[in-house]
Amino acid sequence: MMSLQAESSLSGTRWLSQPSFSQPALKLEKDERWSDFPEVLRLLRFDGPVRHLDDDSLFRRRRLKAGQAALRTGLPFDGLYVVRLGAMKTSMVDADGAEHVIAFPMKGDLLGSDGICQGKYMSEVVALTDCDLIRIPTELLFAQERSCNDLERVAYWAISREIVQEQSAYAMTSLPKTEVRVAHFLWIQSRRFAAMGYSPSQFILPMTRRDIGNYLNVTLESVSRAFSALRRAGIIGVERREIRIHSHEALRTFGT
Amino acid sequence: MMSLQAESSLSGTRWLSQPSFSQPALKLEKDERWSDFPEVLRLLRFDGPVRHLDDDSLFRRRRLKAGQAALRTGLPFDGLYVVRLGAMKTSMVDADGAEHVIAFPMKGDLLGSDGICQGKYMSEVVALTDCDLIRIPTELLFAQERSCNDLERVAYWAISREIVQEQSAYAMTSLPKTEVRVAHFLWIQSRRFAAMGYSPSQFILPMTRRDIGNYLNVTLESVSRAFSALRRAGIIGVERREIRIHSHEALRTFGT
DNA sequence: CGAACAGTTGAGACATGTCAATTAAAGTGG
DNA sequence: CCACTTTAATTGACATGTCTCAACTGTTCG
Repeated sequence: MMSLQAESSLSGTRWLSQPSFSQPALKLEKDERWSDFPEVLRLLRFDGPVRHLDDDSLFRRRRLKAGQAALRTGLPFDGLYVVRLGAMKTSMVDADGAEHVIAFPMKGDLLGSDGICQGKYMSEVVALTDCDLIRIPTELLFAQERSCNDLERVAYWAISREIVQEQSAYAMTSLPKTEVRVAHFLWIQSRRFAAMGYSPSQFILPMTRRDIGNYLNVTLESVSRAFSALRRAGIIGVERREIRIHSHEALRTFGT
Repeated sequence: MMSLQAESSLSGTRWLSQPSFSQPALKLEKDERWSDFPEVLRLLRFDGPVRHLDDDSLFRRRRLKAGQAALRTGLPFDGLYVVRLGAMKTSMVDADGAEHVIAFPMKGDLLGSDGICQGKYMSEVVALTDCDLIRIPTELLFAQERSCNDLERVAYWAISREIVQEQSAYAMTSLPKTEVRVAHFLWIQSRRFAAMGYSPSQFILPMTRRDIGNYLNVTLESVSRAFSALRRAGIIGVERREIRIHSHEALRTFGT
């Protein structure tokens, strides 16, 4: 099967052979834009105090097409990334070559925090839609100079949030039956869309049934059946990847 | 050496009530001691460079008896902790009051990194055996002064390692059948004991079947049956919580 | 000594995985 | 532009792994 990451099948160039960060094209010249510190804070939804905003450092953006890899296992750590736009999939590949989906990062999420401890990234991160990332380079993270102390605190904060999210997801995967897990998954997705400023009642899932099943540790058929069951129950509307939440309350309390 | 709490089952004293590392009680008075920076690095197995060791800051230790809580959900964040001795259980409690086991921290592991982002700890951490922790206080973590820049880098490193471990555990919980999951769990435990300097072939599990089942997302009966199946297969020896690994290779490759 | 807990084992019910067929959508190539 | 292929998704039938409920044992602790 084809692997780990679906590539945009139409592009002649392979994501594998092509460093995703370097764009071949012409007009992409203008796409190399920059983000400032306040934008990063806004994206992360950082709610703490910031001491001095006289910091005018800029962060380079990085654009990805759907199917391209943002980070790959083993690549040298070159900083953290904040998702500015788009949806992604984080996964690990075990010794048998089987993929295990860990998370679906979206706007405002942090990437790459697993790369600090060994100096290389430990997971695969692939774009499910076209994406826009903001790079926080290593040099700034570990800067000796006091120039951007705030950045360090924000980094701690963001990495800690990653841990909490992962723990919650891990806990969620526990006991309940498939339908409950899928209902909870949709509930979480809805809240995430809301937090990003989109509609919590109507959205398009960026990932396949297979990815969802892998993430929730059930088969894709079970996911499909769970969707159908929730639709028959009148709780949601499903048409391929388009989801409508008819009753947030029923979705939230499903199975309790 | 004698593992963490390992002692032969015939001894009259119980590992649970007796601090494995050793000694009975007289000198407990003197146990309010301190750890220095090098000891923290050694415990964490930090392999990176450290710039200046002129840092003579000391870290307070905290002793726990089996069953005591080290951290509790909602308590204000007051620093990170490094496990110096003993075994613990990290879990989250969901809205229904159900417990979800997230990890089993042991010597050299980091606690509390989920508390940074909201200023309060987000999980329950309880001692399974008598434990000894080293506290890295908030003040030092976020120190403005340059006094211990190294500490910040080590903290990043350790938190990142937490993320990797959690991701790996999460990925592990995927697809395989109960017996494969349990075999993998024992394999991981064995490697952890080895990394701590104890025997990888003979150790005593600090947690109950219920905790293991909760962690692996199966029932305690399934865990028990899997242990029995692995014993019948000649791969391990089981007697209550005492485990002997007869074939590391068979354990590692089980189910592939 | 008795109560509570940890662990093992068995039997039956049921949820999920597996295999297979079908449809719709999208990409591929002449 | 239209066949052709591939992929995503749905649904059904069947096999099977796991949960549930239950009995029983050994250990710990009051």
